[in-house]
Amino acid sequence: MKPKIVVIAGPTASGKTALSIELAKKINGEIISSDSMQIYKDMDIGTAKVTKEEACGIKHYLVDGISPDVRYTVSDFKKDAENSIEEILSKGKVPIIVGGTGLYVNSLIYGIEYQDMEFDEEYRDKLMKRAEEPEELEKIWEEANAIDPEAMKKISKNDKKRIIRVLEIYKATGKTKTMQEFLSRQKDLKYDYKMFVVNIEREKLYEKINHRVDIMIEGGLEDEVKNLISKYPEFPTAMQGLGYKEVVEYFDGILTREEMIEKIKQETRRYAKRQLTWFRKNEEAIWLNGENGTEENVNIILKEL
RNA sequence: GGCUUCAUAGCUCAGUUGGUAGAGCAGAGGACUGAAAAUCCUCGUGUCAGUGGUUCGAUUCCACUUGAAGCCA
Repeated sequence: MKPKIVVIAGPTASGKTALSIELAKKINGEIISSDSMQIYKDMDIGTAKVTKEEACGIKHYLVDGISPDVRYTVSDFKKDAENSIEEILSKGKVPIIVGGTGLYVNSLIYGIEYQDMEFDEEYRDKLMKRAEEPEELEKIWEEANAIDPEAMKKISKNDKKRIIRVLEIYKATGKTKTMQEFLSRQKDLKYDYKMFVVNIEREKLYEKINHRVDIMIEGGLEDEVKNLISKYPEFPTAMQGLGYKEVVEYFDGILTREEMIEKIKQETRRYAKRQLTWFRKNEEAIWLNGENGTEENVNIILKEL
């Protein structure tokens, strides 16, 4: 029998945190975050990280451990998450994966195996610079298409990041992306994942998001960003975080404060929509109404386990 | 009270020399295998304010009504 693992996904502000903590108390569980931004240190307010009080003593993994000037990726997450799973299981407890990053969640539940691969920053920078020119971007697409036409069928001619990735994989490994993806799905799943998605009626979700952004601003998001900028020299990915880049634009005078707040709200709403697209695709997922009482949802989960 | 201008998609506005209309934003749906809170793709029918009139035909012209803005009292 494979060990049972609970996964709780859902858009931001749907109530994942509270639910997961209540569940952890009930089933002797510990929580592994599958959130690409909460993993970074010194980014608490903008990522709505669990506070000590909220956590109620439930141990959280993959929250806070990484410095924002580090390039953390899905493959790092996959490795770290599985180590955490083993650690929790070895204590006789139940791992609960909680977070809204679809790519991260899928790397676990579909058991994607990432092979060792060097990251070539120079090569990426070079390609990125070229890609800024429309004609060059087209050439880059053609280069990628010559290597891996199968993969390029699904990649838009404007999708710089994905076009470049095809070339990066080939340069680093000598294999095509299509080949890599085939190899990544060779092994059987080690665990029995039970996936739950928390959601709320769209209009109400958006209200909650707007309200949450107001609270972040009141809670000192601007100071948090100021501190981050002064503390770290660079942010390979951390500054992509919602709320962070907008505050920087405000500091740079590109946005007024009012515009900055509105933009964070709007981008967060759009993000929530994209998250839902991701989770809807999972046919085994069991959907929970975030407006139910926490206890009610915990009971639904318990029945399914 | 008088005069002028305006009234078109949730919002801001184009437009139709009379043949029932289209952009941006908002919004919706989707894709996603090492940047993923990133990146990318697709989607525009609305009593053209209301009521009459002219006309084969009116959102377009005319009259009145209503509402908004401005000017004069």
